[in-house]
Amino acid sequence: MNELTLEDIAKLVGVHRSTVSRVINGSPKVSPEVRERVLKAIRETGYQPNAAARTLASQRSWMIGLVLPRSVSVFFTDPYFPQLTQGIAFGCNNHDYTLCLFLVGNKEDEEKILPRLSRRGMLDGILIQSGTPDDILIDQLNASSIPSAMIGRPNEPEGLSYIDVDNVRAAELATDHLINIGYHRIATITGPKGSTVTADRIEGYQKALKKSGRSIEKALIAQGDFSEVSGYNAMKVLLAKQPDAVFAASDIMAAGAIRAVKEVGLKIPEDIAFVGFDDIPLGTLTTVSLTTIRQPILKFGVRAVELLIDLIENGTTPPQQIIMDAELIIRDSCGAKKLGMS
Amino acid sequence: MNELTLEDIAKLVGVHRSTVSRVINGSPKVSPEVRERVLKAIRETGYQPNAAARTLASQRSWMIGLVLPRSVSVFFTDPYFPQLTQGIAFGCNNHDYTLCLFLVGNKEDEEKILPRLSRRGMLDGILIQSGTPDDILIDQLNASSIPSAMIGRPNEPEGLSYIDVDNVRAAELATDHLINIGYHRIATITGPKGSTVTADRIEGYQKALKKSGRSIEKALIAQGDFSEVSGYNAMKVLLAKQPDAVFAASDIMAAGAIRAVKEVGLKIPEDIAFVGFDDIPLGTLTTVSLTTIRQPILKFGVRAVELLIDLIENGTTPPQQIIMDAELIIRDSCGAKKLGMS
DNA sequence: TTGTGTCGTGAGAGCGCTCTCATATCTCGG
DNA sequence: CCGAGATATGAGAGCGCTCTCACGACACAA
Repeated sequence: MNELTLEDIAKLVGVHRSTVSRVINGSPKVSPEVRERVLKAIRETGYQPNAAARTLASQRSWMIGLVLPRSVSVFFTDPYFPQLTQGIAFGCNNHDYTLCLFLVGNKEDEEKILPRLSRRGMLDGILIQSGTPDDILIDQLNASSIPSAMIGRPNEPEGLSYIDVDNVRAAELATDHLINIGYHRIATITGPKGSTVTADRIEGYQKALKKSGRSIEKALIAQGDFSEVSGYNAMKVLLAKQPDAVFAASDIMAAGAIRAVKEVGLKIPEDIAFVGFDDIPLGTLTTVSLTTIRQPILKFGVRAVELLIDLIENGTTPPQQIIMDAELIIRDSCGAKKLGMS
Repeated sequence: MNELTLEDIAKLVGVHRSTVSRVINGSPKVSPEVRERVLKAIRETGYQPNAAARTLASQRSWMIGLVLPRSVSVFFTDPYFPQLTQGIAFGCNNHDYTLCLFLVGNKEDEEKILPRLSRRGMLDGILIQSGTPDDILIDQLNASSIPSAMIGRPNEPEGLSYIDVDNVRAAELATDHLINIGYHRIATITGPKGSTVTADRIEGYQKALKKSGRSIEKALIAQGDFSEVSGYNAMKVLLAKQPDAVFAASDIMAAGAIRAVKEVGLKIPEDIAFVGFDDIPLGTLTTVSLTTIRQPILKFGVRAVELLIDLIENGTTPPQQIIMDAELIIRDSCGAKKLGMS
């Protein structure tokens, strides 16, 4: 339908290719009269510059990649990643970049994806989810020359640019809250071992306990993997230790844990109080509304894109780190409201 | 790190650029001896062909776009779309295509996205979610010359290629099941008005009722919008009409409806039986395991990619339609097991 | 020997842009 | 009226590939 080139438009208007190019790229060195004529021709013909030719000549593709490693694909049912992806997509929309999505499904994909990522001239930069135990891709990526930023603090953050939520502070916030309300046996359900998120949230939890002069009871720390079932199972174990409050490292796990609590006939928050993490809409699926730590996931994605674009345009040295704050949202599951303490 | 060109490799090996190109593209017209030498040089240097140059010269980018219209973004918390996206991503991995994701966030995006999509030389083909009421983008896209396939039957499917699940048949299956077990007042909670999915599932529901000689009671059809809350609200309305079974057009809505049923102290399936739709993992979030229609969402995504690739490689005429089957998964919420009828 | 065919390789013209540099035109102070 | 400086436009060399065509080398039948 539309196989016009710059040259065609130029001929149509009676100017040189270069001039049309200037108009398209918003160069100021074009007289208003000529600019108008060119724009008119472009409008009337519906001309669209060829992306590949542009990329080849300018060495800029205006595309960025988002890589979600294999460990993530499993969690794709957790609303966190879809929402993050959405935030990143919106960030791209804002800045007129195109988003390429790379989901690693299996071992085989993992090997094939790196060459795809580093095809020169294809991506201006790469965003990659990190902080998970299998950070092989990340090392390889950083060895390449393409600008890249990590989402979530990597295991070895030296010299890398990344964006993250202050998980230590956030977990501390949640635990502080439970302490302040007056709970004594505060348990926690953690994420999978080895990830920085998990480590940070445990650190915040312990920091709050210590701050209030309490000892850490290992038996009150149960491991999950961010899935609903893992929360359910972790809670089963915790119930034997009789906690009066639980800080779950994700809302989904909190939902599972709450299911386990209800099954044995206990009430929330009367018998066991809950604070979750994420503030995902699913909160309504649990019969009691969940007190939680709200992560600005969407904004997080948008900022990640901005970080990457900054890296692309201004170079990657020195590396940049962005740490965003999370916020405590008090609802019913922690019991604060009933105590008149909200 | 790696700014080599074809020419460099050619010089290194002592052959012409063309020969190296042939090796890379797997042409048979290269002697085994030369091929080996070229491959060796490529291996040793870590050479990667420049994607933009390739695209420009060959008019093929090996990239496809996935467009999720605005109405979808709202639903992105529903696991359906993330899973679909995942399926499509895997399909791309399988065939060495790169996936570009276009999420429409607002009215403004909607206008900016079409030019981005139709940038020539950028995408080999486009997959777009359709069947929603605001199919403006779809019309515009089909007016362009770029190969495209719809996901979900469009409102006006003439001349278009699309892939869909047989929603009529699937809803009929669900309703038949409830009828066979012996329920009499079978209600349904539908998706949003105007979408083809909604229309099809209602049609299947009614078809099953008619087939068994029953009349359609309008009051037993309540509208939702695929969200949990809408299921909850719809059920509130339906409760007054005293149904003994409900077919919900999505699992998420079923979850909401179940919440409403429990709130008034009724039991599932004893007082009200349920069949959902989708078979998403969240089924475990409802306390009773949900009988549902399983959609092969992941496979659906993979097939969609294959359809599009076929279109790209073999032309778009005649348009192709793929209709996939769904399957009834019997669990506890329909009561069949208790009746020994599974 | 000559002609016909096959096979591997080289040559070179694009693909449709961007960007630097040269050139033409205009402005204005002295 | 001239020349310096600013400004608008044209010219043309790439960007790094693909692909068609031409050509030399060799095999084999007549």
